[in-house]
Amino acid sequence: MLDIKLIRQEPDTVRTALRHRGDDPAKVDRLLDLDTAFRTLQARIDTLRQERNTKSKAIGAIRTGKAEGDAEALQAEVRTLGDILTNLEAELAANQHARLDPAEGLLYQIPNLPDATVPVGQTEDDNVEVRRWGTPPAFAHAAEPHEEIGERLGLLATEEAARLAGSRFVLLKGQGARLERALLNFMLDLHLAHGYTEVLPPTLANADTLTANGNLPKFHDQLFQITDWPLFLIPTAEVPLTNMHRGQILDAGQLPVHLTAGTSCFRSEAGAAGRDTKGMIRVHEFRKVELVKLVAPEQGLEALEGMVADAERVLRTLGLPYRVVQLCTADLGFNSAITYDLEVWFPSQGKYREISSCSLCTDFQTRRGQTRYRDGEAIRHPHSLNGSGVAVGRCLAAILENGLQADGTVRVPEALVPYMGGIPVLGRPRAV
RNA sequence: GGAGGAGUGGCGGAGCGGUCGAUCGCGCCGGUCUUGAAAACCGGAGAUGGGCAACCAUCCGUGGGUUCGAAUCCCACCUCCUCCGCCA
Repeated sequence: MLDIKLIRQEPDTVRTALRHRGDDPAKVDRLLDLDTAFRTLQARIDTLRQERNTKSKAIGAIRTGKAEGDAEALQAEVRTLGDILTNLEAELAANQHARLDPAEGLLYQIPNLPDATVPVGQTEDDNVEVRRWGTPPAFAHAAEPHEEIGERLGLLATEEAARLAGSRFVLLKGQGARLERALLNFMLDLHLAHGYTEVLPPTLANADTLTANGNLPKFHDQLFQITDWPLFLIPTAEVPLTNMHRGQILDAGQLPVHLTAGTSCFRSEAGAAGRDTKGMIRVHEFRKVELVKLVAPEQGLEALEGMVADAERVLRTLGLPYRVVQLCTADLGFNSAITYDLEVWFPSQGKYREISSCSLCTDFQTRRGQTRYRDGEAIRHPHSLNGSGVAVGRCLAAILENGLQADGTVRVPEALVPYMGGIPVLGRPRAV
């Protein structure tokens, strides 16, 4: 959430940001009205409470013989004050709810301010390509969708997955299963070598955790919930990682925090019916290696560049062609101030598809989660960043498609060969 | 699942219902002393909200309740620990 003080001081900045995102700038004014009412009410309540406290203490002093006076009369006065306070406090609670309730509070409905450098746009078509790396393979043979390659080589068993769990699930077997495991280990090892600390968090999280991250209550329908338990399957390891220091005040020396985790991610994909119905692109459960940073605010932009580079390194080391896209204001996520997507080349689709999304969330998430650090005398909110480094399933799919050879086998990227027990090629050459 | 115990400031640990936001110790910060450091001594220091400020309010696991007044009493819940049982 945004700092209410910022909204008071620079309402126009916030209105403009909302407009650029295609959101309603009038939210600012409704919030400011509530805020003014809150401050008036709070001041009245504070004054009355002060009076009550003073008089109660006077009663105490009289009762213990330290002062003279009419305790009975004071008692009656305080009781009256108490009644007035009860009413005002109910009014205050209603105001608090309207402003600060995670589900309905107006403050929680205002998205993060886009960074000044973010291109203003109306739709995702206004996203800006930043750079390309590698060249899409020029096949003499036809491109083949990864799910067909996978089935053909016995790496992937869609029908079995459907029998076990339903549609939008993946079952990998043989070298396919091993390739997924190899990728996960390869990615984690790569990030460890560049200063990240590995974490293996629970893949279930409670409502508080998901609320702090902004997944609840707004995106409840995107989550799988455990029946009869107040727990949800995490949609990304970003959830547990950004919550690790929730409610804490860190020492400045503890920053920057660089975390990585390879976990399963679970998404209901509600509303995605009919899209990417085949293969491993859009499924209910997939592995992803996540990167999360907490840094001093001054380091935010630099840390984002570093994180994008860390994600790019995965694709470069695997030799997969990709491009980097900066999201425009309209496409930016609720929490994010700047986002770069990495899109990898899929030969069968003839286009780049998202495989990573790296965002600088400034102090938006850390304020919501009450994650702070001590900077000399001051207590500040660090900036949080999250990014995929990268989605394992989509990466596996990209390797199958981009590594497809004329004989129908798939070339294993050199960097993965050691993780595959020395196997350089998947599948047997098909008879010519 | 059964039986007990505990949740207080960075940590440890006090707190007859009435100046308790909270004694004290450790740790931390500043100062005196010292060439410098240590020791010793003196002083400072929680968080949140409102206010230009002085200051005021709120916070002792969470939520209710009793009371003129609750860290202290009552109820519910949560978490952690110990023992027993079960178990990858």
